[in-house]
Order: sequence, then C-alpha cells, then structure tokens
Amino acid sequence: MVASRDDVCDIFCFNEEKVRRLRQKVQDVEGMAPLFKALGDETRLKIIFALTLDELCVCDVASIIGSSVAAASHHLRYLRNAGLAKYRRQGKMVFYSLDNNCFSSILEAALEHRISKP
Amino acid sequence: MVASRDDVCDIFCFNEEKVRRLRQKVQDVEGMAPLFKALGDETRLKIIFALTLDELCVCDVASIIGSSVAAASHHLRYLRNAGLAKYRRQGKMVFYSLDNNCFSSILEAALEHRISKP
DNA sequence: ATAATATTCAAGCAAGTATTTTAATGTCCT
DNA sequence: AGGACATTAAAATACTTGCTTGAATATTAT
Repeated sequence: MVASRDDVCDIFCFNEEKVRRLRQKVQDVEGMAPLFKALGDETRLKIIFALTLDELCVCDVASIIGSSVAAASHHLRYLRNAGLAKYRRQGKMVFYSLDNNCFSSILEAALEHRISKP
Repeated sequence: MVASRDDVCDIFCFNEEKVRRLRQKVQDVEGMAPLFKALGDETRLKIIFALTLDELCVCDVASIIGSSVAAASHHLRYLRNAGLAKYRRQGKMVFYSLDNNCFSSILEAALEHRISKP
C-alpha cells in the first residue's frame, strides 16, 4: 500500500499550495509515458529517428541499426501496437512509417539541447 | 551473434543508398536514449514535469505523485545519477530541480501534438 | 545527549523487456 | 504446384526496473 499524504510529513513538510497546484497540473502529461518509453531504448530511438526521415522496410531497418531481422521486426511491431507506426505491404516487403508526427518536433527539441553533452 | 547485412537480404532487399545515408545519420541520436527513458515512466514523467515548473522537496514530490516517500526519493536519485536533476540541502529538507533545460521544450513539443489523442 | 523529522540506502520481489533461436506465414516467380 | 525470399510469431533466456519494506543517515529542536 502506498503511504498517503496524511501519514507522512503531516504538518509543514510540504508546501500545501504548491503541491495542490502541481498535483492538478501534472495530470496534463497523463498517458504520455508510452510515447517516451518508445524513445527510451537506444535501438528503438534510432529506428524512430530513421523513420522520421524515410519510409523503410524491415530489412532496411535491420541493416541500419545492425541488428537481426527478427529484432527489427519485433521493435517495429512494438511501435505498431503502440499506435506510433503504420505499415503498408508491397509485394514481399512491408514498409513502415510513423503514424505520429510528434516525433520530429520532439527529437528536434532534444537535439537542440545537445550541444553541451560531451 | 547478430545476423550481419551480408547474411540476410544479400542482394536487392534493402535500398543501399538509403541505408548507407541513414546508418550515418542515425548516429546523431546516440546517447540520447537515457533522457527519454527517464520520461518513459508515468511516475517519473510527472515528477519531471512538476520540476520544470518548480523546485520541490522529496516530500512535495511524493505528495504530488501520490507515492511513498521512498519511491519518490528513488526516482529523484535516478534523475540525479543520470545527470538530469540536481539538489540542494536546506536544513532537514532536500530540494530538487532539473539540471537540464531540454525538458521544457521536449514536453512542450509533446503536448502540442496531444490534441488528436482521445 | 535524546527525540523527532526528512531523506536515503539495501535487499528483494514481481513484472516487464530485449534478444536469440526456431518455426510459421505470406508473397512472388518459374 | 514448388522454391525462394521477406516478414512475423512463439518460446526461451537473460536482463532491467519500479516499488515495498525495514534499517540507516543527517539535520534540527528540546
């Protein structure tokens, strides 16, 4: 069971006004975690980044990230199930593309703040 | 062992030019996954979002996300170790704030594309 | 000192996840 | 039809992670 706000730090530990306001505000990001979780794996991050630039078949993806085809397929299905990617069949091959245009701007924002890293 | 590009799809499966170009380009996002992984958990996402708005003590955070204090501390240490948050001690309390200004713009970008969700 | 409070640490559990291997689809070509 | 090829599915393994519990640390007040 989770310790509730009434059991711990009863009196003056937290700033009541601040907490009340933020507890409300924080709901704005509810349900957004899966999107970031998709980006939170190095392999998948690369796949997504590549897909923001071009439509790709499974084999392309495997080749780009240097993984097995099965692993690439696995990740692509993950993205598909999460509603983040869509696919289109053309003959033997299946082409994937992103189903959510937010990735471009998110990655752009992240890349801009990257200057100070190394 | 990973199937290399020479073992699978030897000939015409993938688009060689495309793959070569993207394999290069994809390195731009190398090392960025931990940042998104931090955002990839609902609880931590809320904590980070709250911290973009205000400096908070551990107890505040626990109260905002409705978790135990230990869990909040756990997540805050995680962020600290990842170089994403910093802290300052004031008496008995420890105040956390973000050490990386990219979160505001990333979350802003994500929130903008949120209209089409439900 | 001692007590009280805020935070942290360490061990451990339960659930989730990335990857490999092997087998199964589905599609094109002859 | 049958073979070749691109992709997917399923099972197995190894690893990661979020959280809880209970003890430990650090600071303040008495």
